[in-house]
Amino acid sequence: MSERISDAEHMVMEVLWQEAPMTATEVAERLADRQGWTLTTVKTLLSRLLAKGALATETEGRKFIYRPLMARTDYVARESRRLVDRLFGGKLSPLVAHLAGQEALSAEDIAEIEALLKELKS
Amino acid sequence: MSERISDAEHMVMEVLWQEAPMTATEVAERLADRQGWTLTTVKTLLSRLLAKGALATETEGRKFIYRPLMARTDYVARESRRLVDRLFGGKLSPLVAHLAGQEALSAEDIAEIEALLKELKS
DNA sequence: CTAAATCGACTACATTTGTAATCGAAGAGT
DNA sequence: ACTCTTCGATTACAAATGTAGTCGATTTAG
Repeated sequence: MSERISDAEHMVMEVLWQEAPMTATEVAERLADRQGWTLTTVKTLLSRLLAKGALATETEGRKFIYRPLMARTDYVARESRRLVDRLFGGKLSPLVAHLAGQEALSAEDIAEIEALLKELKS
Repeated sequence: MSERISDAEHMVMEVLWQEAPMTATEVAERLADRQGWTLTTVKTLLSRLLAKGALATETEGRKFIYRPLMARTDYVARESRRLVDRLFGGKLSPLVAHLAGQEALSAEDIAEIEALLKELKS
């Protein structure tokens, strides 16, 4: 179920989260420029993701078409939680404080987040 | 300079960020319960961190005492940025939105973050 | 002074990851 | 029917990682 997904595998998932289902060749095309990977490399990653249960396939004629089984939301949730747990003792506010201290937050970011929070409270 | 620090190595860094300098044995003691690692394992991790330039040593008598060279703040900044870049297109507000959607934000969190942001604007 | 404990250095080894080549079966073109 | 292309499957292989053992020098306890 929840095998760890590596960075390279994640790139493949992103493609399929954006559009699915897709054949291996199509995924590879989407990644060729961004990552400079060959078709075989992408196929390896797809197989590993399949083995990890993050993808499912259907057979369309002679080919496989791949679709995500793991939702992006779940992946994002897991990774975010992992980071927040590892680095901020599980609390989110230190993360925000940290990014603020690093000047990683623009005035616009601040406004957006405030709007979000306001909505949450209602 | 900025070699990647693995999860296990990170645990070692945390110990030294909390208190430094320290001998290998002392670090191992701090980790023995939490991680169940043997002394040799911890020594290996210390060596790798040394090779990566994340630690420095001084010789005290016959022993080494280790101290962090990389600041925790820098590590945290790098890891946070990495996550936000990988998963949220570099923007923080989607992270907050995400955690909100996951109900990962308590009322307390929200209040804290709002207070933080208010301060930032002044 | 000799035996035991301790240290850092070196070596070990399975697993995961990044990155691919090759192979055999099937399909497509001619 | 025969060759070229295309698939998925299998194999490759170095680097990083997790997890430790062994060795030679030294220090310390007795």
